Amino acid sequence: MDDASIQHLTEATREKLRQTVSKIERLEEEKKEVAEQIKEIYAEAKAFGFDTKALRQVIKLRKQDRAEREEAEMVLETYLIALGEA
Amino acid sequence: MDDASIQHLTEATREKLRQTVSKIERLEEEKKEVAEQIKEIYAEAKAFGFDTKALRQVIKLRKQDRAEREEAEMVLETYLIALGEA
Amino acid sequence: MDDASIQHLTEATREKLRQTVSKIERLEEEKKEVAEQIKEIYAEAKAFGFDTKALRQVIKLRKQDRAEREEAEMVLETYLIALGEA
Amino acid sequence: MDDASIQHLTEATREKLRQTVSKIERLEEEKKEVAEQIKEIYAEAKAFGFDTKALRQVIKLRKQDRAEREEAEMVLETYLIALGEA
DNA sequence: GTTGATCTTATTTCTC
DNA sequence: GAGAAATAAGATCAAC
Repeated sequence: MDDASIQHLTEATREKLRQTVSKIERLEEEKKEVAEQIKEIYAEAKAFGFDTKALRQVIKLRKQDRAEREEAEMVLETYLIALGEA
Repeated sequence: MDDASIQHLTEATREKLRQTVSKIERLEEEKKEVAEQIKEIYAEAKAFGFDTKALRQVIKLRKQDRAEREEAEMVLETYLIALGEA
Repeated sequence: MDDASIQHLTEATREKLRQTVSKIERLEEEKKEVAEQIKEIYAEAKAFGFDTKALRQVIKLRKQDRAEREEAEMVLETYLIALGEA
Repeated sequence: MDDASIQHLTEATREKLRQTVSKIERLEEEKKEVAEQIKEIYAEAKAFGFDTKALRQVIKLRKQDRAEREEAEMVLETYLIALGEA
């Protein structure tokens, strides 16, 4: 807050601030819930007899595959732009 | 996990595995989206003129407060139960 | 420092602390120098006419390749262990 | 950067590119090693009983001090030069 | 001069 | 619970 400490804010700004804090807190709550759901899936998988460590590695590897494909596309695009082809 | 590695699994187990991987990946995608929404809120707040560093501190402090209150409530409840009051 | 504030340290411990700080600072200095050398290489490459962005992407992609190969090996090993083969 | 993308480059340029990539990768490897050495020092310090969080703060503060001293010296020098004293 | 990218630090999460 | 790894946050720096 640049040039004003909190007591100098207008009511409208304070209201905006309240809403912002509220939105962030709600989204963080959502994020936490999703993280818990992921943990549950792993727990179920383990209970079913899957090797959680291996499962996590598979997920990670597939993620890397996706990342690498995307990266390769970006490199290609960069070169095409550099060559005046795009 | 290529076919060679899982050829000893039953088809039912393979299907279960596919579903598990799929569920986790979907949830991780969701988590990522929520994280992006949070970043957007911070970006908007910044554009509006809020000091995001201070904002983050506020969020953090409120989170600690909640944690402390919950902790206090748990202690209280434990005591009440121990006293046969709950 | 667990159970003691700084004034309660023995001289031997203080000396150990001095040496630790010194070692870390020396290594951080080294790290900084290497980082500067990397920047110089990029600057030279740019002066030579290379597209730095593309160059960085290439480096990143090659790094991902290496990471993915290592990860794939780890997955394989995990499965072999799980199968009692290693 | 596959062959198709760089087929318009001269062999000399390709060679230069290879050397550049190689130099950067070697330096990044060096940087990584130094970073690992730093982690080792912190690990040793922790094993010895030091509070690594406090230790990190000390390092940070000393770094700031050095930066401030250098800044002060630069200002001094600037003034001396402006006054024709240096 | 402000966003965008990169690099580093800090916190959290997972594994043993 | 300690160590390692992933994620998030902050700082820094270049580019437009």
